[in-house]
Order: sequence, then structure tokens, then C-alpha cells
Amino acid sequence: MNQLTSIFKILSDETRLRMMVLLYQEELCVCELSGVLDVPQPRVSKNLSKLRDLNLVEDERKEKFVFYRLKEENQLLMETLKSISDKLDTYPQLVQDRKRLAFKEEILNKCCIICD
Amino acid sequence: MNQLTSIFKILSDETRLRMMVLLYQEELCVCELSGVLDVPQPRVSKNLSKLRDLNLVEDERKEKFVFYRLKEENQLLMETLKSISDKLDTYPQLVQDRKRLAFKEEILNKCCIICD
DNA sequence: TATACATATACCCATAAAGGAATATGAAAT
DNA sequence: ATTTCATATTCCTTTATGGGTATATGTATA
Repeated sequence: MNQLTSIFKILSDETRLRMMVLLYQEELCVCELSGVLDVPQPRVSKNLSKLRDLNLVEDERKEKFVFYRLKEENQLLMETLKSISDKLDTYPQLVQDRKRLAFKEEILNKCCIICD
Repeated sequence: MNQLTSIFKILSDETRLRMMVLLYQEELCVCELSGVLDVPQPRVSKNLSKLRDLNLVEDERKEKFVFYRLKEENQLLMETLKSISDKLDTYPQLVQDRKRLAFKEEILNKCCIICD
């Protein structure tokens, strides 16, 4: 039962929901999430750790960055994210996030300092 | 966006989730919900009013009782409740609630005093 | 009109949760 | 080995949330 409600609790926070919707698209590192969503890095990290605690994401280090991706085991979560993604146009913020996702490289260059 | 997160917030509380799952089956009055779920009446009422505030249920008085039913307009909510109901067996508490729902008349007789 | 009963609300308390700022950690590069 | 940079964590404050008890409301029945 708690397994159920905790999923909804995770989705009930705007920051996390936006993170999940992006991660539903593709794996992302912390600073990409932070940059695309325009949300401070500690907030992203803290919320990612909540997702990790519930075994909803897995992380993998690649060089300097830690990438997070959704674990697809939780069927309810996946169905829910699909429902949201199917009607993405209904939610301007999510549409904007997705647009910004397309520019993540440029955003990354501003956020982290890899401008070489 | 808030429209989205508020749906999940509603579902993230165990009492409300159990209420919603029952209401997904059939309309129920306050004391039926209270009796079937074995939850104090004020708690049921308060949570119903939260649902009403979000326009997720409608109520109708029939004689002495006020019956609540889900409004089926919110597609995401409906899809979510369907997902849950489809895998009901996974959640013992929900299974038990549904069993008790079948005995609601007897439960009602104990909870309210209509024993004529 | 007075009473009973179903439901709604108010008040209070305890806990949880989110957010920000500062700082710690730990891997990689020099 | 030391510095840099990405990420994680800690501490603190504020606000939100849920639950209980008591009580108010309002409809129906006697």
C-alpha cells in the first residue's frame, strides 16, 4: 500500500514531476536536469536521492558526470508517465521543459563551465 | 501544472486513495465509506471535501444520506484508478476494502443506527 | 417545534516536507 | 599531491498536511 502512495507522493511535487517527465524521455545528468529545468543543483540532487531511495532510478558515472535513468520496473509509474506524456500539450511547463531539453548542450555550457 | 500535481497529491494519502478506489466502483455515502474503510467519519468528510474542492467528486443527497460519486471528467485520474484496479491483487488493503464493500449493508447497520 | 441523526467544520497538535545557503565528498585533471 | 569541478549532504526555517476531539449544521422524522 505504501508502495502505491509513495509513487504518488513522488509525483505530487512539481520539481520531481518535471524531472521524471524528462527522465522518461532520456537519461540525464544532474547538471543537465538542473540547467534544463532551471532549478538549483542541490534541489535536483536531493530529489534524485529520493527517487533512488524508492528504487525508481539508477545512476551511472560517465567521466565527470553522473547520469540518472528511470528504472522501468514499476509498471504503475511507467503507465502514469505515459499518460502524462501523451497529453503533454495540456501542460505548458512540461512543453517548455521539453523544448529546453532539445537545447541541453547549450544550456549545459552555461551551467557547468565546460566552455572550452 | 498544479492541476497535475494536485491529482497526485490527492492519491498520495492512503485514506483518500482507498476512498477513491471504492468510489471508482460505485457511489457511496459518507457513513458507508467510513464503515467499509473503518475510518472515523470526520476524516472521511474532510477528505471528501478536498476531493470536492478539486472537482473530482459530486454529491447528491438521498433521504438522510449524502452520496458521493466520482466525476469522470479527469482523464488522468480515471486512467490511474483503472491502472490500480487492474492490479488490485497486488495491494492487500485494497482487496480487503473491496471485500468489505460487498458487506456494506451489514457494516452500515452497525455504524449508523438504522437497525429497524 | 423538538429531537435524532448524518454530515460538515473548527480547533489544536504533531509531523513531514520543501526550499535555500553553505559545506562536504569524491573523482578527474593538472 | 593539489586543484577543480560535479554532485551529495547538512542545517535551518517555513509551510503544508493529516489526524483527533469536540462541536456546528442542516435535514428529516416524531
